[in-house]
Amino acid sequence: MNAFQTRPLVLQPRGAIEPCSRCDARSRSVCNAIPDTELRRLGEAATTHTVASGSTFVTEGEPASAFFNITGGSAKLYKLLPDGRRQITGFVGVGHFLGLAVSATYAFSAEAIEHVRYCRFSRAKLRALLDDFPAMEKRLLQVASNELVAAQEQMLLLGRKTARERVASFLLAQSRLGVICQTPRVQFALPMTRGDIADYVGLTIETVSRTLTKLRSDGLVDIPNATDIVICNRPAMERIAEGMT
Amino acid sequence: MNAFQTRPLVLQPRGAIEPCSRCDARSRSVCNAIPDTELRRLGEAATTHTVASGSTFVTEGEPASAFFNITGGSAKLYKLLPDGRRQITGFVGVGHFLGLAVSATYAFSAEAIEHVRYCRFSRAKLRALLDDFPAMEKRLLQVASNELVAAQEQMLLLGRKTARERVASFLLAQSRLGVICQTPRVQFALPMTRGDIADYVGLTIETVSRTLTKLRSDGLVDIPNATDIVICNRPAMERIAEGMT
DNA sequence: GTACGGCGTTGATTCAGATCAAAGCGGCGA
DNA sequence: TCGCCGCTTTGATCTGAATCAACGCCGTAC
Repeated sequence: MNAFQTRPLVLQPRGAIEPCSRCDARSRSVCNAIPDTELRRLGEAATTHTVASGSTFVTEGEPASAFFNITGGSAKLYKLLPDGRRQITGFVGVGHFLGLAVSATYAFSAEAIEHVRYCRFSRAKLRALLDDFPAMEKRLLQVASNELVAAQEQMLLLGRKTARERVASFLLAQSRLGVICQTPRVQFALPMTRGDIADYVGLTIETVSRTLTKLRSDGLVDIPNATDIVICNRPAMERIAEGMT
Repeated sequence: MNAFQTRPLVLQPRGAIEPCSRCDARSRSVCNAIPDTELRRLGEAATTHTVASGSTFVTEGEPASAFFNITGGSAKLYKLLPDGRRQITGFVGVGHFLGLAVSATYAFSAEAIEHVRYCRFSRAKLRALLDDFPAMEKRLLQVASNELVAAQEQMLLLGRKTARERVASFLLAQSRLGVICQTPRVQFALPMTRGDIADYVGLTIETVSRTLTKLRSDGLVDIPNATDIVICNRPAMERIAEGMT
């Protein structure tokens, strides 16, 4: 399940040669709470890293020594039971902030799906940054609040929805990813495998596959290939996702 | 399912006659971020209310105009599907802070289990308070982070645990409630009904009941009456909760 | 005191989704 | 080009929890 774990490649402190001013993830992340004139401070607090697809860069239970800001690629966050059962608690993309644990250890693991770039902030440096820029703390609180709302929605899905409702909800959520205040996408690619989807929505690979096939044969979606999804009948999909069937 | 909804009884602005200095919930809530000398500010920002058992005091989808701090009793937070399926996302007690929604509407409903007292902060007043006391914002971020960790744990339960594991996990979590940095309780009362437990752990009433009966006949817990629980074999319960069976 | 209604328990049966099994389908390295 | 391996799909069967059903236990209202 977990592939090998590679030591992430450390590039360099961001402050050195490539300041945050050129970061294309900044506008989408909590870093946009730091004014342009102070970007040097921000850059000096972080180091940039890259991890290959399949590599784990945060491990549940290990000392929570740092925070991470995804600047490229996508990753899955998950928890494991001792016998290997896995629950993916979220997929994260560019601009996502990870590792806000109050406890001494991480509560989840993170594994790169697509080649990931991220900025790493040590606890101490992030604390200093937050003390100097309360606006960033405000943004973090907003982000955490939004994640809490998403987590509650996911609990509803995991606790009370049928397989069909779960898959429909998942596809609709994916179609809305990344598009802010804009119409959701009709067609999009799923970066994760069927196994990842299954572990996210609390089903098995086979049930996810069968359910997708059924949604397609019902004319609600099209699946031109294993990774691409086309939402053919969004209103019907939305009704299914909400259990109105 | 939802009993009648009563308009909560408004008592008075806290600043008026009963300042926060006498609040026994303060030490357990985010309010402890406000220094004693500034308690008047805190009191003036809030109004106190009470709601009877069974009454709903926050409704999913309604404008999120305020935040709530529970000062007495306990409540359940839940989301509904249109056909009435319900997922309880959490039980909250004294000191718990509710309503941190960034969006314009509440993402959940809240209903009193036991007679509830709470302080209500309007968005504007809370914002002013947070601007003046960044320490409170820090505390809120801590609280939100902890809830996020708890939510991820609950996703693991809902997505991947068996009925037996879910009920064992739930009982252990209840046994640890309210005791901070201390040994968990061996015996305790469950304030919620079997139906509430079922909607929290994603099972039916019957399965919760049967599972409790089985745990008792296995000598792991005792259930002297419908509301009381005694943990007889905690190590075994912990193994079950983690799926080590 | 008794009738009623909500809550909890237990039993019988059903069913949605898991498990077991096998075969297609690419992509990639030799 | 071929062969292998991981991912996906599809089919057959099984099973854990849901559903359907009935009854016991209280607390409360009359």
